[in-house]
Amino acid sequence: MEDQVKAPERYDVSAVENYWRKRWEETQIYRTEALPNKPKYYALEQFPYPSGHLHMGHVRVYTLGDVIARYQRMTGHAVLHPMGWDAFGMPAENAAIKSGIPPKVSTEANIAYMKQQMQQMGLSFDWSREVTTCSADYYRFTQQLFLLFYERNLAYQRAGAVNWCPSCETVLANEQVEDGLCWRCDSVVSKRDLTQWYLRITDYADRLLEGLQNIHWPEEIKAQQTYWIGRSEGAAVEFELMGYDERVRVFTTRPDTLYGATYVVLAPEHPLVEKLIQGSREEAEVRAFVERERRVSDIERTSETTEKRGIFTGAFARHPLTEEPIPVWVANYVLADYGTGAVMGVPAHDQRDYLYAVKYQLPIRRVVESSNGEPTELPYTASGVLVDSGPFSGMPSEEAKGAIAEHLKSIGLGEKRISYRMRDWLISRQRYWGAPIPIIHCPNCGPVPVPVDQLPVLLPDNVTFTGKGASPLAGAKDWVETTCPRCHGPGRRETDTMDTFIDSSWYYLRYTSAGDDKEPFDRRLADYWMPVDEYVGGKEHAVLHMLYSRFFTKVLHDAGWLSVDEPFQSLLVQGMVVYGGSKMSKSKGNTLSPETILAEWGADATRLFMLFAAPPEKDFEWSQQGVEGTYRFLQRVFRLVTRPRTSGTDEAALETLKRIEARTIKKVGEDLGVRRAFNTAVSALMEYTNALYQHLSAVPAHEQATLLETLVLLLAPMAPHLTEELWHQLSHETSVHLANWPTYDPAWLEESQVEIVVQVNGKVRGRLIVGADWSEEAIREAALAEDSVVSYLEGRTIKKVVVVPSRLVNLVVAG
RNA sequence: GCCGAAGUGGCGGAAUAGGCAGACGCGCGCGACUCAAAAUCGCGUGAGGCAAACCCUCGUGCCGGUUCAAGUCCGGCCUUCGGCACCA
Repeated sequence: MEDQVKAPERYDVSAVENYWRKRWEETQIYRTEALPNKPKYYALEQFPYPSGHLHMGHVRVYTLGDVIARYQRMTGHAVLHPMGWDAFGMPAENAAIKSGIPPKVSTEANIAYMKQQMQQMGLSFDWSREVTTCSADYYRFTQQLFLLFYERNLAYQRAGAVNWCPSCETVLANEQVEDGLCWRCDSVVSKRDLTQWYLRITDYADRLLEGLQNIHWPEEIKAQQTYWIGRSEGAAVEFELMGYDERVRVFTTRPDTLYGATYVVLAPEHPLVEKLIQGSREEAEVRAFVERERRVSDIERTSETTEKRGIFTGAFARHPLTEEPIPVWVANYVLADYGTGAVMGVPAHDQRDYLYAVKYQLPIRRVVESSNGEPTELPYTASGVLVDSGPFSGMPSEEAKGAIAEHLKSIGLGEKRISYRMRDWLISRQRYWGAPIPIIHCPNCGPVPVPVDQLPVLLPDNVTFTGKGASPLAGAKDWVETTCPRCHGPGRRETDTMDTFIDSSWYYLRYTSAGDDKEPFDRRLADYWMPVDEYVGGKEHAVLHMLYSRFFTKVLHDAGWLSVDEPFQSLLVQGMVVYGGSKMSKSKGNTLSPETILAEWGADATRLFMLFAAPPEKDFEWSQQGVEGTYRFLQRVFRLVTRPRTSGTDEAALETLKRIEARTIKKVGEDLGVRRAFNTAVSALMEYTNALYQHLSAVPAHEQATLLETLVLLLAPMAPHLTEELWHQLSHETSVHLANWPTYDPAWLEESQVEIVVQVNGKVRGRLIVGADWSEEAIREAALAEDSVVSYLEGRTIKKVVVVPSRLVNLVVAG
């Protein structure tokens, strides 16, 4: 091999890349020990769903993660850099409905193909830790974790209205409904009343919020999670229902406006509605209204532009402070599953209540004025000073919030209360291709968990995929019918499977202990490797996978399974790959296949271009001419290293090269290790290469070799194949990827002479070479004597001289 | 509407702690090599002004401010993209 490519004009990309890939596989150079005696680094990229082919977005994420992993390896870390497959999910099941090919078969074929594609990219994964979520030796532990949640009262069954996707024929979690549409297939989501399994993520709302403060994540993602959790502080207020032995509980963030409450509104689904209308004059009318509103889709229900509609129930509630009777209404603008499903109407100080009160001619009572006494229009939603509020009149809003809540508490009609937007996580799915929920329903004992030693609950093979109705598992009769583990009577297995987001909520832990057949992960190993130091992925999972994984980690921490309680210390959210100005899609016909591109340019040029063309977090536009540029650059590097050249003894040239070498080592190290600015790392290497082209033949041969080795080492994380080839051509026997990152003598960074700029009133008027050790005084003298500056000073007086050492002198003159 | 991010040459982008705006690359132009082309190598390339320059003016979405000095900081807008959207 080495002989074959001694010094041709261009190097044979595919021959070199194939050769080295094979060698790396044979020698397993990326294999990580279980507990190495070295500082650790865990580099992770989101594992893909095995759809069949990688797309350009995958190529980008894995390139970014691979560069980080390789850099950390060269700087002396034990690096965990694993890959796996998020292999349960609907596409495989849908394909089975169409083609009859079992999900397991198509998934395995897809994995094999995509794995081969990843290998073609030259990614430094430790494949011995490969994890596949649909294999029984993974999902048995997914089931075990479910049982842990169940044991800790964090998994429960509840009946209620749930999101239903008619096309996927399954329910969805709130996080999986986007804009009223199914996140996967964009169908309009409707409501169904079903008994389903939930995970109690709301118990962790505050912890999930607080945890964001100590992790290095983009603001954008933190903001999205914060918003999603939606913590709001306020008060619960109770209104006694006149003529009933019942109370309506409302939640408000503005207890200070309580004196302005002129009515109470219930959501159409509120359980009290039925009680209040039974036998009343309004019964038929209200019931018709409720029926109608319940049929309206969620998108329409919750749109701000939907007209507010409501109806009087005929009942009255007693105002807790004034004791006046106020009417109880039912209206479409109150959400059943937020707060208490009921609100107090304060038209003077709430936009929605105001519109509603005007429409239905309900009284509007102002109880807050601006603090500066200026007149304000209604509705006045800002804070201010209370008026007409009994003993609280004159009190500033902020103070009154607490005071009124406390007063309510003293009379037993309310208290301070915190409410969250986030709901519990609905995890049941009426689908086949997921981990079965390990529960047996027993007529005597109720739901009984399958004992851990009986896991896994294997997916049955004998099912038919019709895509209609309930879970396909329900049709596997001999699978469903089983024995209750508690009373040994007949029992029926739960036929729903778990949301596949559960599989991906703990896979990063499994990598630390892949192959362990006793437990999901070994605490010692997980504690050594966790947290993930850099997690690379797309922003589409900002509140799905990223929130669920944090929740899982916190629960496992609390259960004593794990020391960390945040999984991902730092998050790198990469932008999209676009082509022809927009996101690639089949319908637009602007798709690019990694197969074609890798074949045409090779892995190194493709990788390098992705790194060079844009910072990782920005969208990146694929460009044919652009990749040609990085391809040319790699050819240029190849020629530089392999071409025979003369040598010389030019001291000045050597100094120039040593200086730029030191600067480049520092720059590339910072860019790859700290700043994640791969684009500027590439440009620094281009500059270094340009300098070597200019001066290399003027320096001694042994210096040439060192300077070239530096180039090869610095480029190695980004272009692994070419650099491996060149490293061997530079007479090294071992892999460049196991070599040490180059160091530099800081003395080379110190210049003895520096050029500084002389400004007059902030405008550049001249340049000056000064010694690095010159005093400010000396620099000032030299600047004032500078020829190009003198003419600007004639007839003017110098008011001030600003000297910034080794940068500039600014002469401030007047006249 | 609320939250977040971003606006810099023909294009992708750089400027990391307020200090020479436009690094690096693409494209384009000119030249060398060549019978020729490709490849390669060299030079030039923000706009405008001038006979010309190494000179002058303008220039980082817009308006204003702070500062000796602003792409960068502050105030007010505009535009684009993303998230959330009757959450009481």
